[in-house]
Amino acid sequence: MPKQPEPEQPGGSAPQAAALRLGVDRTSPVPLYFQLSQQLEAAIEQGRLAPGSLLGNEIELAARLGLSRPTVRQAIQSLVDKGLLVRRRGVGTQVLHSKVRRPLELSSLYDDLEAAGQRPTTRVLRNTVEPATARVAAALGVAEGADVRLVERLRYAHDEPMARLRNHLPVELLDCDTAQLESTGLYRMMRAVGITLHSARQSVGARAADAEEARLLGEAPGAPLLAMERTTFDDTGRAVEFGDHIYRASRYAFEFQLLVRP
Amino acid sequence: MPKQPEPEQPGGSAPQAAALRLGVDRTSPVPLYFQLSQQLEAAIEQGRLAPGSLLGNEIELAARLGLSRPTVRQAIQSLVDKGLLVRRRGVGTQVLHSKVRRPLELSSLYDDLEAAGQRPTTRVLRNTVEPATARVAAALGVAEGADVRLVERLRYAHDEPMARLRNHLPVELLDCDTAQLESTGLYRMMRAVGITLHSARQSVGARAADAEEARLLGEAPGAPLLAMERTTFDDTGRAVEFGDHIYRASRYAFEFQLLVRP
DNA sequence: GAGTGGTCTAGACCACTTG
DNA sequence: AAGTGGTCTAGACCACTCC
Repeated sequence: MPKQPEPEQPGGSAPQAAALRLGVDRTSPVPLYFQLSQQLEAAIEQGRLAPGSLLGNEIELAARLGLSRPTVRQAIQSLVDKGLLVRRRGVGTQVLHSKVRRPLELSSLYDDLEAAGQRPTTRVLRNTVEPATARVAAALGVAEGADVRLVERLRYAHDEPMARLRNHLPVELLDCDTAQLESTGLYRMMRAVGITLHSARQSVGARAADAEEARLLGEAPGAPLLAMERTTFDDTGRAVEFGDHIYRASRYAFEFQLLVRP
Repeated sequence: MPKQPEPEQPGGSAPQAAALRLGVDRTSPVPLYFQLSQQLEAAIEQGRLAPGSLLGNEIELAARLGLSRPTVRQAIQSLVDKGLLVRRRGVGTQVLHSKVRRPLELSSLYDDLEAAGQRPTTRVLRNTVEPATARVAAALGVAEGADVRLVERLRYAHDEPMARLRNHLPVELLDCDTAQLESTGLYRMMRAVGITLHSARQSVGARAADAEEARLLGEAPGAPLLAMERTTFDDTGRAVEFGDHIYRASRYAFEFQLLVRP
C-alpha cells in the first residue's frame, strides 16, 4: 500500500485533481458535499480539470479532505447528475469533454431573454377572469365553465415582438397585478407567493400565423410560428398554470440540453 | 418513544405504505435500494399509494424492511429524482399527485413512434460519404471538408410521411448498412456497437417548407414545418451525430415532461 | 416538544476493469 | 492481482415544521 506520492504519468489521463486546492469549511452552514461539488464544478468550468482527465479515487480524495467516502460520493454524484462527470466501475471518474452545459430547465421566457441580455419587456393585452373552456378545464383540473384567470401578454426583446403568451390560472392562486405582469415574469410572481414549481408537461409544435397573430407579432399572415402548450404543476401536484403560447419562428427557437438517464 | 402501532387517522394523509407488501430479496443480485424503489414505483403507478399520501418516516420503513436508513433513502431519492415523490423536511415524504410521468429523454423518433403503436417505417434517400460543411464540421468537431457520413431518411408512420431525417456521423464510427437503417433506428445501431449515449444539445424551431421538402413530406410549399437540430455526445464527450431534421407540423409535435431542478 | 428529513461518519464487502 | 466504483450498515447530530 504505497503511501508516497506516485510518479504517475500513464498517458494523458492521470489524476489532475491532486493539483487542485480543495478544502471544506466545517464552520460553514453549507453542506460539506455541496462545498466540494461547487469547487469541483468551478474547476471543471475553468478548465483546471481537463476534459477526459481522471478525478482520482474516492477513498484518497476523502482522506485528503478529511471527509468520509459517502460524503465525497454525494458530491461527485451531484456532478454526474449534472452531466459533468462520468463514473466507470473499475476505471475511475472522468471529466466529460465539455460541450455539456445545463440540462433542460423549466424556463421562463422572461428569464431566458434577460439572461441573454435581450432586455425583455411586456405588454399586457388582457387580464381578466373568464369561464374555462373544455381544453383549459381539463388542463387545470377544474370544472368546465368555472372561473379562470386569463392573462394575455405580448413579449418583446429589444422592442421587437417575440411571442404572444396566453396563460390560464386558477383564480384563487395569485393576485395578478397588471403593473407587476409588465415588469416581471409569471413564474417569479408565483415563487414570490410561496408556490414551489415542480414539473411541467409541454408540447411544442408549429403552425401558420392567422391574420390577428401576424398583426400582433409583426409577421406576414401564414408565416410559420412555434406553438407551445404547457401545463405547470407545483410540488403538491396541483396544476398552477396552463399556457398557450406562440413564438415568431423567424426570431426564436428552443435550445436545450438533454441527459440520457442511466 | 412509543413502540406500539399508533391509531393514526390525522385527516386523509396518514402513511398508507404500512398497508403495502414490501420486502426485499437478499439473495437477488438486484441492489436492495433498487428492489425497494421498484416496488414503491409500482405501488404509485397502480394507485395503491394514493397521490398526496405520506410514505411514513424513513427510520420506521427501514426497520420494517430490515434495511439501513441510507439504503431506504437511496430508494426514495431515486423516485424523488423521477418526480414521483416530494420530500419536505419536518413533514414527510409525499406521493405526488400523478400527472407526472417521465422527464424528457433523449428519444429516438423510431422508438417514439413504435411505442405509440404507429408502425414506423423508413426509406433511405441517401447513404454516402461527403465532405463536411462548416456547420457540420463545427458540430462534430472535425475539420471542414473532412469525410463525414451522410444519411438521409424519410420516416413514415402508418405509411404516411412524418419527417425527413438528415444525420451526419464521423465515418469511422459505424457501419451504416442501408438495409439496417431501414429496419431500425440510428440510436439502436449505435448502442449495438457499444456506444454509450450521454447527452444531446437540441434546438427546435419552425420554418416554411420549400418545394423539395413539401414534395417529400406531402405538404404544400410554404406549409409550416418543425425543424430540429441535434448534436449527440457519448460518455467520452465525443460528438457522435449531428442531425438536421424536419417534421410535418400537421402531424407531429414534441411532447415532454420537465422537472424543476432543486 | 415531538417528529420529520438533511447531513455525516467509519468502516465493510462485492463487482467490474485493467494489466 | 490490484484498483476502482457500487452497495450497504448502524449509528449520530442538526434544521425544519407543526402542534
